[in-house]
Amino acid sequence: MSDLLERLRRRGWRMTAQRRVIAQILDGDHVHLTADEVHTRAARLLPEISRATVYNTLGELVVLGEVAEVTVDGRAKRYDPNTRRPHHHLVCTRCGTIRDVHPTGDPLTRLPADRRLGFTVATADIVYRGLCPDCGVGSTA
Amino acid sequence: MSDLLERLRRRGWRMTAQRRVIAQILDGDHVHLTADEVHTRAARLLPEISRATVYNTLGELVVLGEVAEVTVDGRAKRYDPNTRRPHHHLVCTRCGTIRDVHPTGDPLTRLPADRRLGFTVATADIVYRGLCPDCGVGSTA
DNA sequence: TCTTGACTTGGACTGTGTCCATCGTAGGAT
DNA sequence: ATCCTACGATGGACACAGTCCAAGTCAAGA
Repeated sequence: MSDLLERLRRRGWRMTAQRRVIAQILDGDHVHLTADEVHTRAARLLPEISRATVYNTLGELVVLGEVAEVTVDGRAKRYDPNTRRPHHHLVCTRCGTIRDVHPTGDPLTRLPADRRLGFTVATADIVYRGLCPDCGVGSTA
Repeated sequence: MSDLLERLRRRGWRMTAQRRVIAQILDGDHVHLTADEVHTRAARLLPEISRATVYNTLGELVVLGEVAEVTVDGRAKRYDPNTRRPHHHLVCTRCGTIRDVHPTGDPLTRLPADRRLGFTVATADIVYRGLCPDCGVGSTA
């Protein structure tokens, strides 16, 4: 993800200050931000940036495949810049922390053709839920 | 799910007309309804039923484990009365149809302890995405 | 039948996201 | 270096999903 700006420029993106800021934020290791969190961080660097621009830009990045939308609950969508290698998500049911995980094997092999109900299946997203180390057994926090 | 009313009564639920109607709707084979769809159907039988009651009742049914919340996109949560046997979901990326599927094996075994990042993992939800038979290759619908 | 606390109601409110008319500007053309 | 213009940004209204609350209603036990 580290040459995101360069890749976007090659795709013909007009390089505005707003897009640069948003790309920088996603390029950091701040993963799984909501659109609102991206907006808050962006506004620290560019105070007048609008929510609409953040939504537009995130939407475009998703279409380009540069970031992935993650929906782990009914709340705000989260934006995951780690599209380099496939992964799934581990969510703490207590504090909401989200981490990337890499299960063994390919989940699609677990769904043979005769169980696909005639669908042409393209992807599988897995959300594992449980307690993170901080919230686990014995925690009173 | 067919003795839902009976099970609820045994759990000490006060049996109101509203709760009866909602339980009946979920008891049918109308799976994966949104809260709003439940409200619409309920209002056909009980015109004055309020949205708040539908939300309250669905929430209670989720806590009791009688229905499961399913979030496949960022839109409205869906309520799945099939909690009898574990299953996952297959979503058509074109028309939005949702079907229950039963992959082979247990997805938790694909995440060995050394990949759990210290989490105590309890559940795994898989969302498979693709095209349903009606929307598949060759379809112009 | 009476009583009471659990349940329901409707409306206000919040959070998340979209839309749109208008304004501004990046970047190619000159 | 300057001009043009189409693409992008803005902000405010709007839509949708869900929550909250004070007041009224009623199921079910006494």
